[in-house]
Amino acid sequence: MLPELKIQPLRCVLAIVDEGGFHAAARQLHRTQPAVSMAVRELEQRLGEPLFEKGGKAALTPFGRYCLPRFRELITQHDRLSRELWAQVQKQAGHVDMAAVPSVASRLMPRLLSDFILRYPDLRVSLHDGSADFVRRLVAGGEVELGITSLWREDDELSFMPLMRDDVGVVCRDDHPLAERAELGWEALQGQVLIRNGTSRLLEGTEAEPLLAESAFDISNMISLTAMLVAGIGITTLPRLAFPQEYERLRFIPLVDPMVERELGLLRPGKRSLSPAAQAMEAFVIESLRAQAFAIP
Amino acid sequence: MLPELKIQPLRCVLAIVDEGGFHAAARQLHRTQPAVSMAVRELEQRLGEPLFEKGGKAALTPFGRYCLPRFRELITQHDRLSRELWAQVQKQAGHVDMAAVPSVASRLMPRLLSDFILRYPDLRVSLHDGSADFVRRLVAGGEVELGITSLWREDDELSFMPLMRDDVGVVCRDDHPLAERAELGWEALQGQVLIRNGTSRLLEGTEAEPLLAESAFDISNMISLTAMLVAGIGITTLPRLAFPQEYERLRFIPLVDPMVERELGLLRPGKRSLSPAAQAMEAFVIESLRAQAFAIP
DNA sequence: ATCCTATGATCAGCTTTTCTTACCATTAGG
DNA sequence: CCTAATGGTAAGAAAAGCTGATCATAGGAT
Repeated sequence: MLPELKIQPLRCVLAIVDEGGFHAAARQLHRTQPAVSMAVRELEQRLGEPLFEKGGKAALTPFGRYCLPRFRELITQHDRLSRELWAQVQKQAGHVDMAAVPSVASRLMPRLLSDFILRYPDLRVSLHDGSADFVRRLVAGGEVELGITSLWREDDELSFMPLMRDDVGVVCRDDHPLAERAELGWEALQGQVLIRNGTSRLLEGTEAEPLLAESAFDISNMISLTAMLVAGIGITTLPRLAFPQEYERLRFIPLVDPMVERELGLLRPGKRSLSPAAQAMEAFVIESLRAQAFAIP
Repeated sequence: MLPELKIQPLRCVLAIVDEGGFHAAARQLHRTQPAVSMAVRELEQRLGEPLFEKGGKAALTPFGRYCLPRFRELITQHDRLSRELWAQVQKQAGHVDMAAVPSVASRLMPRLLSDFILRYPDLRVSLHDGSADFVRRLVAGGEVELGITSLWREDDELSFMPLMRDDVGVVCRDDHPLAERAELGWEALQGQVLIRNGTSRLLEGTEAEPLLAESAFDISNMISLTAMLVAGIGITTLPRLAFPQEYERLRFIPLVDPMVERELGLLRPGKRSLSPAAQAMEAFVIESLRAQAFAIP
C-alpha cells in the first residue's frame, strides 16, 4: 500500500527546484525536458498529490514544499551510501585482516606492508601472527581473510597457493664444531644436543626424522629458542627464513642430505570470496612474493 | 560515475538473507525466482562486486556482509519517508494554519473545529483571528492557507467562496428607546449616538452611509465596544453573527431599510494549491457552513 | 550407487516503464 | 503582434523488469 519511491524522480524534483525550471533541470540531469515532466507526473500520481503548481511556472505546492527537504535527505543518504560502497570496490577504503607465520611476519611483511600502503594509501591492514596452525584456524574461521603460512594439512575449505620455497638448515653458535661447515647431512647431527621447535615437524617423514627422538628440549617460543642457542646449550633446525640473522653469533648451515623445504604461500578461504580490500592484498602478496628470491615459479 | 542504487534490488538482497534463499525471497516479494536472481545480478554488476557467493547456496560475500546493514538502513529511511508522506496525503497527519474574522472564530469555529478533529483526529489546526483585512493579508502572504472572512476587495491572487449571509442590525442596551422595535430603518438612527466599529464600513455605499459621518466614536476592539454599549453610551451596528449574545442587556434589532448584508465565506489562495490537511479543512468548512442557517445556497 | 528434490542460473519473449522526438498551449517581453 | 521562453502532450523507440520453461548442480534418501 505504501508507495515505492525511486531515487531518480526525487532527483528530478530537487533539480527543478534548484535550477528553477524543468528545462534547466533536464539539462543538469542529461535528460530531455519531457522526461523530467513525466517523471514528476508519475511521482505525483504515485503519491496521490501534486508537487508542483499547474500554472506554467515551476512552483512547489505546499505539499511539495513539505516533501522537498525530505526528498533531499533521502537522496543525501543514498549518495553517501553509494559513495561509500564505491570507495570499497575501488579500494579507496576498506580493511584487510590477515595473519602470517612469525618468520614471514617479521622478515617479509614489514617491507611488503609498507609497499602495500604506498600503493593503496586508504586501506587499513591488521596483521596477526602465530603458528602455521593458528594461521590456518584464523583463515578457516573467517577471523582473517588471508594467511601467509606453510601448509601441512590439506583442507578443501581452504585454498593454498605456494609462493616461496624455504629450505631447512641447522642453527648453532659460531663456536660450535659444525659452525664452519658449508652444508650438512643429517648423520652429522647425531649425538648433538638438538632443540626441537615449532618447525621441527618439517623433518617428519624424512631420513632425518630419527633425530627428533633424540632431542632434549622442545621450545616453541622464538625468543627462548634463540636465547638457548646463543647460550650454546644446543643446536636446532630452522627454515632459512626463520633464522634470526640479527644474532651475530648464530650460524645457519643448510641441511642437504635430506634436503628439507617448506613451501610458504597464501592461504585463503576456498570458495568464499574476499572483500575488495582483501582482493587487493591477495594480488599484491602474490605479485610481491613471486618477485622474491626462492619464489616458486 | 557513482552507481545509482534502486530500492527494489536492495529489498531483494534483504529478503534473500532474511528468508534464507532466492525462492523464499521471491515468494515474500511476490515475484518469481528469476526476477530476484536478475535483480541481484544487475545490482552486483552495477556495484562491480558480487554480493552472494556463486556456489549454489545463498551466502553473502564479505562485501555482501559489509553492504547488508547499509542496505537495510537506506531501506528503513525510505520506508519511513514513504509512510510519512502517505500519512500526509491520507490526512492521518498534518497541520492546517487558518484564520477567521473574530465573530466567526468565536461563534462558529469552536463547534466546527471540534467536529473537525472528530473527523480527522490526527490533524492539527492553528486558528488565528483578526480583522477581515488581517485575514486577507495572512492568506495572501501564505502565512495561513485558509481564511473565513467577508471579502470586500477582489483579488485575483485569492479566491473567495461565499458561504453565509450575515445581516446587519442595530445593537443597543435593553433600555434604549429603540430596544423594543422589531426592525429599524436608517432614519430611526438619526440623532442617535452612533459608535463606529470595524464592521461599519458595510454601510458604505448604502442609504445609511450618512449615519457614519455623524458617529462620535470609532471603536475597533470588540471588548471595548461592548463595554460602551453596556454602559449605554451609544448604539452601534453589527452583523448578526458579531452580536455578542452573551450580554443580556444588549439587543439586536435588524436593520431593514437598507437591508445590509455581508457575505462570509472561505478565502483561499487563488491558483496555488493547498496542503492535504488544508484541503480536508476546506472541504469540511464548506460542508459545515453550507449546512448552517443563513447559508448561501 | 541412483534417484529425487531442492537450490540458483539462464534464456526467449512479453509487459511495463522510461526516454526521445516532434508538436502544442500559454505566457512574458520587445 | 511577434518572438522566445515556459511546460504539457502524444507516438514511437529503447530499456528495464518480469515470467515460464528449462538447465546444471548438490545434498539426501533409498
